[in-house]
Amino acid sequence: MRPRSKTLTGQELEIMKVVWEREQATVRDVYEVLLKRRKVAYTTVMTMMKILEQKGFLRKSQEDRAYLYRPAQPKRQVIGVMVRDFINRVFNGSAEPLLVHLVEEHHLSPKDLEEIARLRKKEGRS
Amino acid sequence: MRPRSKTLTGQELEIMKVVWEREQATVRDVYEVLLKRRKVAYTTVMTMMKILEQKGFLRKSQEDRAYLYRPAQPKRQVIGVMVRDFINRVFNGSAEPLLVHLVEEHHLSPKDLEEIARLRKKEGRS
DNA sequence: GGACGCATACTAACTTATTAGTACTAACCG
DNA sequence: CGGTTAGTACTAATAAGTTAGTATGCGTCC
Repeated sequence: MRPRSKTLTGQELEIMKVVWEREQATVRDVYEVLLKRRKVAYTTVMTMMKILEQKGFLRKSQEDRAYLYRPAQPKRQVIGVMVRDFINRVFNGSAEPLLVHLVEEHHLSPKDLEEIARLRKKEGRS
Repeated sequence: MRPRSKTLTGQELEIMKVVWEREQATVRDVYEVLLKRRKVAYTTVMTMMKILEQKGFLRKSQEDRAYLYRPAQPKRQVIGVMVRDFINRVFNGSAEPLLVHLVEEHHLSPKDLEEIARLRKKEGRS
């Protein structure tokens, strides 16, 4: 089997979000959540989750009749990599321009920045 | 022809970066820049730039023998959309968590935040 | 025990993205 | 002029991502 890309693609991320939220989930669990948003086949979800396991984002265990999937990596870490990749790809690796964008496009106000800066500083700089 | 996705894919972004930097460029210009980084065929670049034109990211004019391509949209705007899309996809639309990530993963320090907040406030909130 | 429901494995169609080959044309050069 | 060069259009192969069908097996329920 060809080695897979090791990064989360769009649909895969949707599935991971569901699993992260519940800590653990069967294919059926995820399937039912996704169904509420759009038409999708059960086997499609199964295939994707199998791929996610191959990529190392999910681990499965035979709990009952069906496999029980759990996140293999914490959400924080995976999202962190995605953020870093995005910054590399779009901003050539430096985060400041992203920040400037956020503020200028009014996603965030300077007040938000101060707020977060304050919180971060207070709770102890690692 | 089927309407295209209207968003920038990975390789397309690389090309757009080159064109934005130079304001305008021929296929050859871009080709030569990309060649320095990796093996790629001239016609590949040409195909991609044609697609970028169809997607509305480039405009071409017959300047000389070769087409001269220019950005059809300002970089700021295109990147802005990419940032928004990313936030929607990964953070369900809210920017704060992204910010928290940036700080926690040490891409940015609280000092950076203050710095930018200060600059932004000073130069007049639009 | 046999039909039914639910799960998996295997396979594959289809779409989008990426890369590049081939044929043809016009300009350029000696 | 006739070959070479640089460009484009058209076509297509390959790769990656997405979606789902079919076969099959195992409990469960009458």
